[in-house]
Amino acid sequence: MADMNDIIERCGFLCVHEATVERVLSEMPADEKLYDLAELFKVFGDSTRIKILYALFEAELCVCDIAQLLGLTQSAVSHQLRVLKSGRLVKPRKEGKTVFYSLADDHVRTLIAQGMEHVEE
Amino acid sequence: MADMNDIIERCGFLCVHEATVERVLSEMPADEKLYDLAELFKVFGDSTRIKILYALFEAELCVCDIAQLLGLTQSAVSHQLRVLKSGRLVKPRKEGKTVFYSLADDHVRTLIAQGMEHVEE
DNA sequence: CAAACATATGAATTGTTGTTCATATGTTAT
DNA sequence: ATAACATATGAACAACAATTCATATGTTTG
Repeated sequence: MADMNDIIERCGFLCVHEATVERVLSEMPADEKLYDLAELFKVFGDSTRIKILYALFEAELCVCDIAQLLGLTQSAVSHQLRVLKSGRLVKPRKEGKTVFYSLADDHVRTLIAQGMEHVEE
Repeated sequence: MADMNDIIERCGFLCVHEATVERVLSEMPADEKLYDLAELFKVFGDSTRIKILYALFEAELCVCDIAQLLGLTQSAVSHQLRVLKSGRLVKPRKEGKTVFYSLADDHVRTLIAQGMEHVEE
């Protein structure tokens, strides 16, 4: 063990451009922020949830509305709304037994619009 | 079978706000577009890939650079670069045996910046 | 051409995620 | 209070995705 040098460690990284790597590393945001950012995009990264968000572009909708609109189970929709809610992308408004959902803020609109631009080009 | 009416079908969707649903449905983009959009966000929705993209904010980097920067295997990085490349988020530039990657266009920057805003508020 | 190197790829494995089914919670009306 | 209804939740299952390991491809150097 003591005799091992670090050739084995370096091996496979011989081509590294050290100066650049150092600089980039110093500019990187905290790991936690990057993790949160990935989590945010993950929420957008499902076609069911995108459909729900797009539907909410147009109007405030209750769970049943969304379920029928997309041809999904009430349960499936409810589960996905929970994900969207915990990502702060939608917000609920309770009225009697029904719960109406709407977009939480304008970031959602902007982000989706921006994404659509990339997809459409 | 012939005797069955559609009460069972309707059951569970009694609360639907039909007019709204109709309108929203007519405004929805094609399913395929929504699917593509979800696919795009899915690519952003992984912390390893977000880290790679953020690193490329600062500089053009080769596979080894990225691997060392993030403490990952060369193989893992290469696999993820393939995903990023097929989502048209990064582009390769070959120089001898090494391949340098950079951001494909400015949408990437904009989208990530927008996402970061949402996360940071 | 052979060896060293940078990157890419395929298969296997493990962890994650979306949907379904059954059921629970909470609200309105009779 | 009981029944009907809207939504939420938990467990189970199936599909998917990220990493690792082994190896292949393609490029440069001796």
